[in-house]
Amino acid sequence: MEDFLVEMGVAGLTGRLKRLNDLFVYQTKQFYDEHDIDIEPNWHMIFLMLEKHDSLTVTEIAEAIQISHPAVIKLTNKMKKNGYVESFRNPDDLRKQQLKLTKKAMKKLPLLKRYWDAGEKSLNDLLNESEHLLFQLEQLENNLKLSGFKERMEVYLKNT
Amino acid sequence: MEDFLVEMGVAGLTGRLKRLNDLFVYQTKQFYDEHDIDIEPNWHMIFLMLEKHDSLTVTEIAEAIQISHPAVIKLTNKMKKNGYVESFRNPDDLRKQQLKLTKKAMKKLPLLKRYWDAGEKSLNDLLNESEHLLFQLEQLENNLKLSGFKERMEVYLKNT
DNA sequence: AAAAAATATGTAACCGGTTATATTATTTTG
DNA sequence: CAAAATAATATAACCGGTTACATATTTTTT
Repeated sequence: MEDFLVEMGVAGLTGRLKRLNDLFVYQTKQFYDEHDIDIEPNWHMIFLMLEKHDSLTVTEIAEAIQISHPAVIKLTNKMKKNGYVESFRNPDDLRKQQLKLTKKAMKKLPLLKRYWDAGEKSLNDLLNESEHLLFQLEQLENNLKLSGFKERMEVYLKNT
Repeated sequence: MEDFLVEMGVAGLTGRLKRLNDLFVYQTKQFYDEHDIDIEPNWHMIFLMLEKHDSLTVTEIAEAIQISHPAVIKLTNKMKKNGYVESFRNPDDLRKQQLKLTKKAMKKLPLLKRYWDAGEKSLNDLLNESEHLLFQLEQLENNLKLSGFKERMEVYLKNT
Protein backbone atom coordinates (compact mmCIF):
# COMPACT_ATOMS: atom_id res chain seq x y z
CA MET A 1 0.00 0.00 0.00
CA GLU A 2 1.64 3.24 -1.09
CA ASP A 3 1.87 6.27 1.14
CA PHE A 4 -1.34 8.14 0.69
CA LEU A 5 -0.64 10.81 3.21
CA VAL A 6 2.12 12.45 1.23
CA GLU A 7 0.13 12.95 -1.90
CA MET A 8 -3.12 14.02 -0.32
CA GLY A 9 -3.57 17.68 0.39
CA VAL A 10 -6.10 18.70 2.96
CA ALA A 11 -6.91 15.29 4.34
CA GLY A 12 -3.23 14.43 4.37
CA LEU A 13 -2.27 17.66 6.07
CA THR A 14 -4.62 17.29 8.97
CA GLY A 15 -3.56 13.70 9.48
CA ARG A 16 0.05 14.80 9.51
CA LEU A 17 -0.55 17.60 11.98
CA LYS A 18 -2.29 15.25 14.31
CA ARG A 19 0.35 12.56 14.17
CA LEU A 20 3.19 15.00 14.61
CA ASN A 21 1.53 16.34 17.69
CA ASP A 22 0.94 12.85 19.03
CA LEU A 23 4.59 11.95 18.50
CA PHE A 24 5.78 14.90 20.55
CA VAL A 25 3.35 14.31 23.34
CA TYR A 26 4.02 10.60 23.44
CA GLN A 27 7.79 10.93 23.52
CA THR A 28 7.68 13.63 26.15
CA LYS A 29 5.45 11.46 28.30
CA GLN A 30 7.83 8.56 27.97
CA PHE A 31 10.73 10.79 28.90
CA TYR A 32 8.96 11.92 32.05
CA ASP A 33 8.16 8.34 32.91
CA GLU A 34 11.74 7.20 32.57
CA HIS A 35 12.87 10.01 34.82
CA ASP A 36 10.16 9.35 37.38
CA ILE A 37 8.66 12.80 37.10
CA ASP A 38 5.00 12.62 37.97
CA ILE A 39 3.89 15.41 35.69
CA GLU A 40 2.17 15.33 32.32
CA PRO A 41 3.19 17.12 29.14
CA ASN A 42 0.16 19.34 29.03
CA TRP A 43 0.88 20.72 32.49
CA HIS A 44 3.96 22.46 31.17
CA MET A 45 2.17 25.60 30.03
CA ILE A 46 0.19 25.91 33.23
CA PHE A 47 3.34 25.59 35.31
CA LEU A 48 4.98 28.36 33.31
CA MET A 49 1.99 30.64 33.52
CA LEU A 50 1.58 30.21 37.25
CA GLU A 51 5.26 30.73 37.80
CA LYS A 52 5.04 34.06 36.04
CA HIS A 53 1.79 35.27 37.51
CA ASP A 54 1.65 33.92 41.02
CA SER A 55 -2.08 33.25 40.90
CA LEU A 56 -4.53 33.02 38.01
CA THR A 57 -8.16 32.14 37.47
CA VAL A 58 -9.50 29.24 35.46
CA THR A 59 -10.68 31.45 32.63
CA GLU A 60 -7.44 33.36 32.45
CA ILE A 61 -5.56 30.14 31.90
CA ALA A 62 -8.14 28.81 29.47
CA GLU A 63 -7.87 31.91 27.31
CA ALA A 64 -4.11 32.08 27.40
CA ILE A 65 -3.48 28.52 26.32
CA GLN A 66 -6.62 28.40 24.23
CA ILE A 67 -8.40 25.41 25.55
CA SER A 68 -11.88 25.21 26.99
CA HIS A 69 -12.36 26.03 30.63
CA PRO A 70 -13.65 22.56 31.53
CA ALA A 71 -10.37 21.25 30.18
CA VAL A 72 -8.47 23.62 32.47
CA ILE A 73 -10.50 22.45 35.44
CA LYS A 74 -9.75 18.82 34.66
CA LEU A 75 -6.05 19.53 34.24
CA THR A 76 -5.68 21.59 37.37
CA ASN A 77 -7.70 19.12 39.42
CA LYS A 78 -5.18 16.49 38.50
CA MET A 79 -2.36 18.87 39.33
CA LYS A 80 -3.99 19.50 42.69
CA LYS A 81 -4.27 15.79 43.32
CA ASN A 82 -0.54 15.51 42.69
CA GLY A 83 0.10 18.40 45.05
CA TYR A 84 1.38 20.93 42.54
CA VAL A 85 -1.51 23.36 42.55
CA GLU A 86 -3.79 24.80 45.18
CA SER A 87 -6.62 27.30 44.94
CA PHE A 88 -8.47 29.85 47.00
CA ARG A 89 -11.56 31.94 46.36
CA ASN A 90 -10.84 35.49 45.32
CA PRO A 91 -12.24 37.59 48.20
CA ASP A 92 -13.08 40.48 45.86
CA ASP A 93 -15.04 38.28 43.50
CA LEU A 94 -16.28 35.09 45.02
CA ARG A 95 -16.93 33.53 41.65
CA LYS A 96 -13.23 33.36 40.92
CA GLN A 97 -10.98 30.49 41.90
CA GLN A 98 -7.40 31.71 42.13
CA LEU A 99 -5.01 28.92 41.16
CA LYS A 100 -1.50 28.93 42.54
CA LEU A 101 1.58 26.73 42.55
CA THR A 102 2.24 24.94 45.83
CA LYS A 103 5.53 25.03 47.70
CA LYS A 104 6.19 21.52 46.44
CA ALA A 105 5.79 22.80 42.88
CA MET A 106 8.08 25.78 43.47
CA LYS A 107 10.69 23.50 44.92
CA LYS A 108 10.50 21.17 41.96
CA LEU A 109 10.59 23.92 39.36
CA PRO A 110 14.39 24.13 38.95
CA LEU A 111 14.50 20.42 38.21
CA LEU A 112 11.61 20.65 35.78
CA LYS A 113 13.25 23.57 34.07
CA ARG A 114 16.31 21.50 33.37
CA TYR A 115 14.10 19.00 31.58
CA TRP A 116 12.17 21.65 29.73
CA ASP A 117 15.41 23.28 28.65
CA ALA A 118 16.60 20.01 27.22
CA GLY A 119 13.27 19.74 25.43
CA GLU A 120 13.63 23.23 24.05
CA LYS A 121 17.09 22.53 22.72
CA SER A 122 15.99 19.26 21.18
CA LEU A 123 13.12 20.97 19.45
CA ASN A 124 15.42 23.63 18.06
CA ASP A 125 17.64 20.83 16.85
CA LEU A 126 14.79 19.21 15.04
CA LEU A 127 13.68 22.50 13.59
CA ASN A 128 17.08 23.69 12.45
CA GLU A 129 16.45 22.46 8.94
CA SER A 130 12.99 23.97 8.88
CA GLU A 131 13.82 27.28 10.44
CA HIS A 132 10.61 29.12 9.85
CA LEU A 133 8.25 26.29 10.57
CA LEU A 134 6.85 27.75 13.76
CA PHE A 135 6.39 31.11 12.13
CA GLN A 136 4.76 29.54 9.11
CA LEU A 137 2.40 27.54 11.22
CA GLU A 138 1.41 30.67 13.06
CA GLN A 139 0.86 32.50 9.79
CA LEU A 140 -1.19 29.68 8.39
CA GLU A 141 -3.33 29.75 11.49
CA ASN A 142 -3.88 33.48 11.14
CA ASN A 143 -4.70 33.24 7.45
CA LEU A 144 -7.12 30.51 8.25
CA LYS A 145 -8.82 32.56 10.91
CA LEU A 146 -9.09 35.69 8.79
CA SER A 147 -10.43 34.53 5.49
CA GLY A 148 -11.15 31.00 6.37
CA PHE A 149 -10.75 27.83 4.47
CA LYS A 150 -14.48 27.48 4.02
CA GLU A 151 -14.89 30.87 2.34
CA ARG A 152 -12.03 30.15 -0.01
CA MET A 153 -13.61 26.86 -0.93
CA GLU A 154 -16.84 28.65 -1.81
CA VAL A 155 -14.98 30.94 -4.18
CA TYR A 156 -13.20 28.13 -5.97
CA LEU A 157 -16.34 26.07 -6.12
CA LYS A 158 -18.15 28.79 -8.02
CA ASN A 159 -15.41 28.93 -10.65
CA THR A 160 -15.84 25.36 -11.80
CA MET B 1 -2.91 38.02 29.23
CA GLU B 2 -0.11 37.98 26.69
CA ASP B 3 0.18 35.35 24.03
CA PHE B 4 2.01 32.46 25.60
CA LEU B 5 1.78 30.14 22.70
CA VAL B 6 4.11 32.11 20.46
CA GLU B 7 6.96 32.21 22.89
CA MET B 8 6.74 28.69 24.17
CA GLY B 9 8.60 26.06 22.25
CA VAL B 10 7.53 22.47 22.64
CA ALA B 11 4.36 23.03 24.57
CA GLY B 12 3.45 25.88 22.23
CA LEU B 13 4.17 23.82 19.16
CA THR B 14 1.96 20.94 20.05
CA GLY B 15 -0.85 23.28 20.99
CA ARG B 16 -0.48 25.01 17.67
CA LEU B 17 -0.48 21.78 15.69
CA LYS B 18 -3.61 20.63 17.39
CA ARG B 19 -5.49 23.87 16.91
CA LEU B 20 -4.50 24.18 13.29
CA ASN B 21 -5.80 20.72 12.66
CA ASP B 22 -9.04 21.48 14.49
CA LEU B 23 -9.55 24.62 12.44
CA PHE B 24 -9.28 22.71 9.17
CA VAL B 25 -11.56 19.93 10.28
CA TYR B 26 -14.10 22.31 11.74
CA GLN B 27 -14.30 24.53 8.69
CA THR B 28 -14.52 21.61 6.34
CA LYS B 29 -17.35 20.14 8.38
CA GLN B 30 -19.20 23.43 8.26
CA PHE B 31 -18.70 23.63 4.54
CA TYR B 32 -20.18 20.17 4.07
CA ASP B 33 -23.10 21.09 6.28
CA GLU B 34 -23.91 24.22 4.32
CA HIS B 35 -23.88 22.25 1.10
CA ASP B 36 -25.98 19.45 2.54
CA ILE B 37 -23.40 16.78 1.92
CA ASP B 38 -23.85 14.02 4.44
CA ILE B 39 -20.21 13.04 4.65
CA GLU B 40 -17.57 13.79 7.24
CA PRO B 41 -14.10 15.21 6.71
CA ASN B 42 -12.30 12.10 7.84
CA TRP B 43 -14.06 9.97 5.25
CA HIS B 44 -12.20 11.76 2.47
CA MET B 45 -9.14 9.53 2.55
CA ILE B 46 -11.17 6.35 2.68
CA PHE B 47 -13.23 7.44 -0.30
CA LEU B 48 -10.08 8.11 -2.28
CA MET B 49 -8.48 4.83 -1.33
CA LEU B 50 -11.52 2.78 -2.16
CA GLU B 51 -11.93 4.57 -5.45
CA LYS B 52 -8.42 3.60 -6.42
CA HIS B 53 -8.43 0.02 -5.18
CA ASP B 54 -11.95 -1.23 -5.64
CA SER B 55 -11.96 -3.21 -2.41
CA LEU B 56 -9.71 -3.12 0.64
CA THR B 57 -9.55 -4.72 4.06
CA VAL B 58 -9.80 -2.95 7.38
CA THR B 59 -6.13 -3.35 8.17
CA GLU B 60 -5.03 -2.18 4.73
CA ILE B 61 -6.90 1.06 5.27
CA ALA B 62 -5.70 1.42 8.85
CA GLU B 63 -2.08 1.08 7.78
CA ALA B 64 -2.38 3.39 4.81
CA ILE B 65 -3.94 6.28 6.65
CA GLN B 66 -2.14 5.43 9.88
CA ILE B 67 -4.95 5.16 12.33
CA SER B 68 -5.87 2.22 14.52
CA HIS B 69 -8.04 -0.51 13.10
CA PRO B 70 -10.86 0.06 15.60
CA ALA B 71 -10.97 3.63 14.30
CA VAL B 72 -11.32 2.34 10.74
CA ILE B 73 -14.14 0.06 11.80
CA LYS B 74 -15.98 2.92 13.46
CA LEU B 75 -15.53 5.17 10.45
CA THR B 76 -16.58 2.59 7.88
CA ASN B 77 -19.55 1.51 9.98
CA LYS B 78 -20.80 5.05 9.83
CA MET B 79 -20.13 5.17 6.12
CA LYS B 80 -22.09 1.94 5.76
CA LYS B 81 -24.97 3.40 7.72
CA ASN B 82 -25.02 6.31 5.27
CA GLY B 83 -24.96 3.91 2.37
CA TYR B 84 -21.54 4.75 0.99
CA VAL B 85 -19.70 1.56 1.86
CA GLU B 86 -20.53 -2.13 1.81
CA SER B 87 -18.49 -5.16 2.70
CA PHE B 88 -18.18 -8.86 1.95
CA ARG B 89 -16.06 -11.64 3.37
CA ASN B 90 -13.03 -12.50 1.34
CA PRO B 91 -13.69 -16.10 0.17
CA ASP B 92 -9.97 -16.93 0.15
CA ASP B 93 -9.45 -15.72 3.71
CA LEU B 94 -12.56 -15.67 5.80
CA ARG B 95 -10.99 -13.39 8.40
CA LYS B 96 -10.89 -10.53 5.96
CA GLN B 97 -13.70 -8.05 5.42
CA GLN B 98 -13.41 -6.51 2.00
CA LEU B 99 -14.71 -2.95 2.04
CA LYS B 100 -16.07 -1.41 -1.12
CA LEU B 101 -17.78 1.76 -2.28
CA THR B 102 -21.48 1.39 -3.04
CA LYS B 103 -23.15 2.47 -6.27
CA LYS B 104 -24.53 5.44 -4.40
CA ALA B 105 -20.99 6.43 -3.46
CA MET B 106 -19.71 6.01 -7.01
CA LYS B 107 -22.53 8.15 -8.31
CA LYS B 108 -21.79 10.86 -5.79
CA LEU B 109 -18.04 10.86 -6.38
CA PRO B 110 -17.95 13.45 -9.19
CA LEU B 111 -19.81 15.91 -7.01
CA LEU B 112 -17.57 15.21 -4.03
CA LYS B 113 -14.52 15.65 -6.21
CA ARG B 114 -15.60 19.13 -7.14
CA TYR B 115 -15.69 19.98 -3.46
CA TRP B 116 -12.39 18.30 -2.72
CA ASP B 117 -10.82 20.12 -5.66
CA ALA B 118 -11.96 23.42 -4.24
CA GLY B 119 -10.50 22.37 -0.91
CA GLU B 120 -7.22 21.48 -2.53
CA LYS B 121 -6.99 24.83 -4.27
CA SER B 122 -7.85 26.70 -1.11
CA LEU B 123 -5.17 24.85 0.77
CA ASN B 124 -2.59 25.69 -1.87
CA ASP B 125 -3.71 29.28 -1.56
CA LEU B 126 -3.14 29.24 2.14
CA LEU B 127 0.20 27.56 1.73
CA ASN B 128 1.51 29.76 -1.05
CA GLU B 129 3.38 31.92 1.44
CA SER B 130 4.74 28.92 3.25
CA GLU B 131 5.70 26.87 0.25
CA HIS B 132 7.62 24.11 1.90
CA LEU B 133 5.43 23.67 4.91
CA LEU B 134 4.12 20.27 3.97
CA PHE B 135 7.58 19.06 3.09
CA GLN B 136 8.98 20.44 6.32
CA LEU B 137 6.30 18.82 8.39
CA GLU B 138 7.05 15.52 6.76
CA GLN B 139 10.74 15.94 7.39
CA LEU B 140 10.15 16.88 11.01
CA GLU B 141 8.07 13.77 11.41
CA ASN B 142 10.81 11.62 9.95
CA ASN B 143 13.52 13.21 12.08
CA LEU B 144 11.36 12.65 15.08
CA LYS B 145 10.85 9.01 14.24
CA LEU B 146 14.51 8.34 13.54
CA SER B 147 16.37 9.86 16.42
CA GLY B 148 13.45 10.77 18.55
CA PHE B 149 12.79 13.74 20.66
CA LYS B 150 13.24 11.75 23.82
CA GLU B 151 16.75 10.58 22.96
CA ARG B 152 17.79 14.10 22.05
CA MET B 153 16.50 15.32 25.37
CA GLU B 154 18.63 12.75 27.18
CA VAL B 155 21.72 14.00 25.43
CA TYR B 156 21.07 17.63 26.25
CA LEU B 157 20.15 16.78 29.81
CA LYS B 158 23.52 15.16 30.42
CA ASN B 159 25.34 18.28 29.26
CA THR B 160 23.95 20.53 31.97
C1' DA C 1 -1.91 -33.64 11.06
C1' DA C 2 -1.88 -31.48 15.72
C1' DA C 3 -0.19 -27.69 18.33
C1' DA C 4 1.44 -23.23 18.45
C1' DA C 5 1.93 -18.79 16.59
C1' DA C 6 0.38 -15.16 13.91
C1' DT C 7 -3.17 -12.40 11.65
C1' DA C 8 -7.78 -10.00 10.96
C1' DT C 9 -11.57 -8.31 12.96
C1' DG C 10 -14.64 -6.86 16.48
C1' DT C 11 -15.79 -4.97 21.06
C1' DA C 12 -15.10 -2.74 25.57
C1' DA C 13 -13.08 0.51 28.40
C1' DC C 14 -10.64 4.53 28.60
C1' DC C 15 -8.59 9.30 27.49
C1' DG C 16 -8.22 14.12 26.53
C1' DG C 17 -10.58 17.10 24.85
C1' DT C 18 -15.24 19.35 23.43
C1' DT C 19 -20.16 21.47 23.82
C1' DA C 20 -24.36 21.92 26.57
C1' DT C 21 -26.38 22.77 30.88
C1' DA C 22 -26.67 24.36 35.74
C1' DT C 23 -25.49 27.22 39.60
C1' DT C 24 -23.74 31.02 41.92
C1' DA C 25 -21.89 35.80 42.14
C1' DT C 26 -21.45 40.23 40.08
C1' DT C 27 -22.59 44.09 37.12
C1' DT C 28 -25.71 46.72 34.45
C1' DT C 29 -29.99 48.79 33.62
C1' DG C 30 -34.75 50.58 34.16
C1' DC D 1 -32.66 49.12 44.53
C1' DA D 2 -34.95 45.23 42.10
C1' DA D 3 -34.69 42.77 37.75
C1' DA D 4 -32.18 41.37 34.03
C1' DA D 5 -27.97 40.42 31.92
C1' DT D 6 -23.40 38.82 32.23
C1' DA D 7 -19.46 36.28 33.99
C1' DA D 8 -17.00 32.42 36.45
C1' DT D 9 -17.01 27.94 37.62
C1' DA D 10 -18.55 23.25 37.86
C1' DT D 11 -20.54 19.17 36.00
C1' DA D 12 -22.63 16.01 32.55
C1' DA D 13 -22.89 14.03 28.23
C1' DC D 14 -20.64 13.33 24.13
C1' DC D 15 -16.88 12.65 20.43
C1' DG D 16 -13.06 10.81 17.91
C1' DG D 17 -9.64 8.58 18.71
C1' DT D 18 -6.69 5.12 21.53
C1' DT D 19 -5.17 0.63 24.00
C1' DA D 20 -6.52 -3.81 25.90
C1' DC D 21 -8.95 -7.78 25.37
C1' DA D 22 -11.68 -11.62 22.91
C1' DT D 23 -12.61 -14.48 19.00
C1' DA D 24 -12.14 -16.70 14.62
C1' DT D 25 -9.19 -18.06 10.86
C1' DT D 26 -4.94 -19.01 8.72
C1' DT D 27 -0.03 -20.14 8.66
C1' DT D 28 3.97 -22.15 10.63
C1' DT D 29 6.28 -25.48 13.17
C1' DT D 30 7.22 -29.93 14.80
